[in-house]
Amino acid sequence: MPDTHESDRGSILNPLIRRLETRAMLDDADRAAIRALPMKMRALEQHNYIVRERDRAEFSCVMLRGFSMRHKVVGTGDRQIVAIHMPGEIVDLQNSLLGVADHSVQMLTAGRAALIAREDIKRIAFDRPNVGLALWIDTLVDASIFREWIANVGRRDARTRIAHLLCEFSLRLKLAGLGDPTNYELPMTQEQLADTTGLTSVHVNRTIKSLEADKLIERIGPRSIVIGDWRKLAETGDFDSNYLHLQQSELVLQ
Amino acid sequence: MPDTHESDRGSILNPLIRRLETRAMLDDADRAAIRALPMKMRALEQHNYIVRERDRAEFSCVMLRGFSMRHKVVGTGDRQIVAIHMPGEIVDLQNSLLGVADHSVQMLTAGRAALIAREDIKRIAFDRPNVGLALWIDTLVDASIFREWIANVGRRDARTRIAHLLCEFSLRLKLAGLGDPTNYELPMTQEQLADTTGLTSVHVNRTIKSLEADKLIERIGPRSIVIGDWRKLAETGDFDSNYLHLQQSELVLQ
DNA sequence: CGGGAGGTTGACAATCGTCAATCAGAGTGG
DNA sequence: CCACTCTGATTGACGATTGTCAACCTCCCG
Repeated sequence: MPDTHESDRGSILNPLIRRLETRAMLDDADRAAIRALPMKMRALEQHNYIVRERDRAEFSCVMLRGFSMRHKVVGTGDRQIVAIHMPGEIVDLQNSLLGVADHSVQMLTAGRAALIAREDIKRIAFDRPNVGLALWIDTLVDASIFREWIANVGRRDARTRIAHLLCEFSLRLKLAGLGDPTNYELPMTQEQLADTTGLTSVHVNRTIKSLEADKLIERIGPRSIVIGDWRKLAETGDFDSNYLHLQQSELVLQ
Repeated sequence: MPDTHESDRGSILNPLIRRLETRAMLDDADRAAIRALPMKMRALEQHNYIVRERDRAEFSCVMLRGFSMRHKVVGTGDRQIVAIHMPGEIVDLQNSLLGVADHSVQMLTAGRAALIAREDIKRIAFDRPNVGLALWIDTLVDASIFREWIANVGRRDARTRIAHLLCEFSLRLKLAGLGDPTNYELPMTQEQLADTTGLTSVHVNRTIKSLEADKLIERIGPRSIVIGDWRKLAETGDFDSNYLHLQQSELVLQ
């Protein structure tokens, strides 16, 4: 189901470029090379799968609009969400470079993505070292978030876990240039939050209500989160943004 | 505390080469370039830190002998181990490329490592695309293991979690060419196992004894694990090696 | 022989899960 | 406009996996 709106093809990858520029210094030629990448546009419905576990993924995928998640299913049938992705992020570099997918990627909301063939990713990464370094660092930051999530799920109680996640979202949305970090739309059901934090939806519900009762957050619409007291929420969530690596020291390839 | 045994300098990185060759095809020039990397040898005592959280890491580190772990400390003071590393593995590419360490790396046993400067890693990665791809894929496999650990800690019960970890060790040791995968030395205390699985040492103790009572494993020496029934252990541990990406499909850079 | 680290065990506590009912809101067709 | 339906949120009662505390044991090593 390829999209028709390919008119502004040159600027369509701007969210990606914006993101990669936070990872490494790019020059005009780098940006041009990214814009020139062959790609297929794809419109995605809510719940659409981008890749399924055990698929052979041939494409990487840049989220242009909408949110997606990576998840795994364990033997009991329970699900664990291992990552959430926002516009501008590259989903599935992992699965595509690794050959066989070790997890599924599925849309949380409707959206739009650009598919880029694995070979083209490899080519640009090694033809243009700045881009390659940015991509590499991006995957390393992903990995850093995975590590934090292991600690979150392994060593924090429910309240702390959820507060931590809410803080992470807030910051990452800000980073992605998506709206007010203290008042955002969280495109997840409580069951999905449960699958993210290793809890049950019932317990997530109780915990969120307790955060709300303590005025750390407010909920207006169905899924909109207003952070009432960022400092207290961050403290409750044992949140320290270091692991997001918001500023690197040595971005330039020498 | 640099080591003195630098005589066989050419072959000392063989464990690394061996490992990278499972990630991407290397030619003679690639191997020679790896062997020619400037490095500092370092002897490490048990419990020595290689990097501490928040340090500015300037070096990556190839484990040549011994085991190490990555860990994080949460607000309550509890610790979460997020990875275990074996000889041949590259520790701390992450921290070194990312600038500021988001976690600590510490020796589980005494050992020996080669330190390679960040800039030299970057250089070889982009001068020799095969090596670069192998390094990149290696970090992606690390990330895949992180994802599995999130699922392990988030969605499996204690018995399954521990069985899973024991299976993972077994396979990774075999991969690294270290002894019999059904009869190996696990260089961790039960408290460290607890910090790995998000449990307490007391519960780890009980769970291990229960696995032993069911003849899934046997313990001979202080930390030697004998897998009595691999099939049953893997089943109990909900273990599927897919996430280790033992064979890639497209290893050659085109 | 003494000290220390790590392993083992029991009694009890608590965080979190299970089950199940009810409620709220959005979309749909008549 | 109003039943109807479906998904998701909310709540209560109860259960259980896992944690806490504390004692004791075992082995290694100086």
